[in-house]
Amino acid sequence: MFTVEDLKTILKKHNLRITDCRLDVMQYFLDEKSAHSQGDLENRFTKYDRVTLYRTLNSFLDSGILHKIPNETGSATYGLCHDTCSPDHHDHNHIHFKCNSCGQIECLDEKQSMPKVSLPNGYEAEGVNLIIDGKCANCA
Amino acid sequence: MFTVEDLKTILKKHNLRITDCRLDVMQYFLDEKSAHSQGDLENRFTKYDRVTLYRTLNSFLDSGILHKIPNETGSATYGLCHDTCSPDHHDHNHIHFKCNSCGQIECLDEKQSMPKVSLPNGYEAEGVNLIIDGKCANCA
DNA sequence: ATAATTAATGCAATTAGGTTGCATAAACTA
DNA sequence: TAGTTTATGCAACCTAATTGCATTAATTAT
Repeated sequence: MFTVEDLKTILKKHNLRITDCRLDVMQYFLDEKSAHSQGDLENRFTKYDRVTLYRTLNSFLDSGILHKIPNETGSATYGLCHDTCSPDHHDHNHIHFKCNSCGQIECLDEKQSMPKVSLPNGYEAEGVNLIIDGKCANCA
Repeated sequence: MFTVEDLKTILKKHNLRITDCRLDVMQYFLDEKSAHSQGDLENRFTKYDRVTLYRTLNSFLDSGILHKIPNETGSATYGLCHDTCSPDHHDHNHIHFKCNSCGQIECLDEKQSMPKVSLPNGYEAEGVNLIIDGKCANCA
């Protein structure tokens, strides 16, 4: 898994100051494979203020550690993707799975080929998000 | 385009009572090709209470006239898909395009083949959403 | 190691979206 | 047209998102 030193290295690489909140939140995303919402963090880390968690998420978003996962529920969900923590490159193509029973959202392997879709004339694609919903292995 | 009689027929087909709000909202979705949020409706139809608009959207959702479009912003967006108003069948696979400049979200032709993605063992897919972001013809 | 600098945190407060209950009004049915 | 059923508007509440500001903590320079 990851040591505290690993986490610090990741933060430094992204020019983020090392704080307790950031270390805890990063560990949480690394340990749990699923995506998390602001509310999840608030429940998990009652010792931090909502606003602090909100800004922690934003700082991770801005520096490319996390990305937002589109969903239908009306509250943003954040995920850490597989390649995110090592290189400086941030992939804009993602494949996510959302379980309709337990609600868990997780990132699937990004190495799967992303489909080509033909766009109307004059349109330019920048990123692609594929969201599959259904039953995860626990709920099927 | 659509006459008021057409709109009434659609509502009847879905066992919805014919009301001013429903007619106006349905017309709005039919006239504008893009997807709309609750906020869009509130701006467009100040004569209706926001709860009424909220419930109008829900009744359209329940009856399969509209579907929610997943997005990253944390507020739900609704779209009317091409086949929705005629048959009773509601398609769970959608392809949407979101313009990163003007923010407009629209439904692309659903007849495009939806890609096959291999899921981990034990997972079962029920629906697929593909969201492409980039520049629309107006903004490119 | 300490002081100076810069950024993060916590709190208060605001805005917006989502949601429910209830009384009233409108739409359908007999 | 009366009776029944459903939609609407209003009040109210909850959660998420967001900003300003004073305080505290982390980094940098001495």
